Amino acid sequence: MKASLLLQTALRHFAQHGYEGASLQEIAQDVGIKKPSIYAHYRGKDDLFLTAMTHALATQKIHLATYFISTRHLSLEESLKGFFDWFLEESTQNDQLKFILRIAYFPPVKLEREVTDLINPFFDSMQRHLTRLLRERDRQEQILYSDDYESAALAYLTVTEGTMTEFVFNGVEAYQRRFTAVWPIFWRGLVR
Amino acid sequence: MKASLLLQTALRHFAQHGYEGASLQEIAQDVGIKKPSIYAHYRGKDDLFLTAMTHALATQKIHLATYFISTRHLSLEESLKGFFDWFLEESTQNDQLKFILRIAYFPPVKLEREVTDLINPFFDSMQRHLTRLLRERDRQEQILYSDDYESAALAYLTVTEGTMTEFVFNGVEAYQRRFTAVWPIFWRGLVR
DNA sequence: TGTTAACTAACGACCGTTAGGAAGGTGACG
DNA sequence: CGTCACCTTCCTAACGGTCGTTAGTTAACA
Repeated sequence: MKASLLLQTALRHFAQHGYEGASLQEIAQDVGIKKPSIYAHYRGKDDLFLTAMTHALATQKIHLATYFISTRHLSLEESLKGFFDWFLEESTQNDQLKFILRIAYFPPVKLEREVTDLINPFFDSMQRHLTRLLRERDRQEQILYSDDYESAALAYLTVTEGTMTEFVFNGVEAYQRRFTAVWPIFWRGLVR
Repeated sequence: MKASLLLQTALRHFAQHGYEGASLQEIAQDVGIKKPSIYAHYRGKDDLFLTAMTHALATQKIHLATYFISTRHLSLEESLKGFFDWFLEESTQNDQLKFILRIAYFPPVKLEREVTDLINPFFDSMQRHLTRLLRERDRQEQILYSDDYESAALAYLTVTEGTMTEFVFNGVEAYQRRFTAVWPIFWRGLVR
């Protein structure tokens, strides 16, 4: 039980201060134990970090997949656009996303290989899922301008990344400003 | 002379390891001096960091402005699209951009205020310049679908950010894949 | 002569980590 | 049922190492 609280606290610290900036001292203090007690649960800082990462990736993967499954009955536009609103409501898991974004862009140098080996499959899988979703939906709706679904998926990912990042780091208002600016243009470029 | 080499080396280290992860020891060694010699040029780590940041922002601001001035004679599409190619060629200054992106998203906690006070005006100014450029060009060309130039600028920024980030962190191929995917869709959504 | 930029030596603080032990719970066995 | 061994989880104390920083000195140069 303490182990998962420890993991969740560590993730928050890693997200906020980065690998090098996070201190086991402060993490332990936040959990309410002493620093050496961490070693009863994890082999060390690296182990704590990589475990937090594995856990965050697995959780987020399920979390994202769940949304697109739950909106099977909606139109493609409603599903794609609704993802932004849904994401906003689910912002409890901000720490995990911030953590993932941070280590994806700026992995700790000494764990670079381990990080990219875990991160790349995550993003690849997201892109594949999205491509498949676009293809299947377009077969029914015949709504998209081009049948290059892979490019459409990549473009959608670029837009979501850009706006989500804005949300995670600059707050709701900046996010909504950016989303209402970019979505109409993007969608207009996407459909017939 | 050593002072500017020091600055440039420090920037590279900050970009790669972050504020907390960068070590004065290693920076000095990279320059070819001993650690305490840094204090002959800067008051300390904070001063080194903030000076590097101020310098990088000023340089990049001029650098970006120069492009859009130099393409006054081109069409709006050529100017906006050409920016991506131009940026790719100018990739010498990658360190500066990587540094700026890193500290914009993940500022060192203890210098958070100083960083945002310098970063926000930078991005605001970019957006204002872009909005003005779009308005002036559209007055001549009458090409854009909407006259909401601020939204268009914000959308363009989202797309550039998304693809540039991809370039800085995942290399040229990932960048070009993403750009060729997103640009046609974006431009189609933008024009009449 | 004063200034600049380098050096060596050393400071206290914090880092991640290890050793060793105390408290509490769990399960096996007589 | 009692008890003994074991494991888990926490603790205190301390380790070697690195961190940013300061003091004090020296050589070069204006």
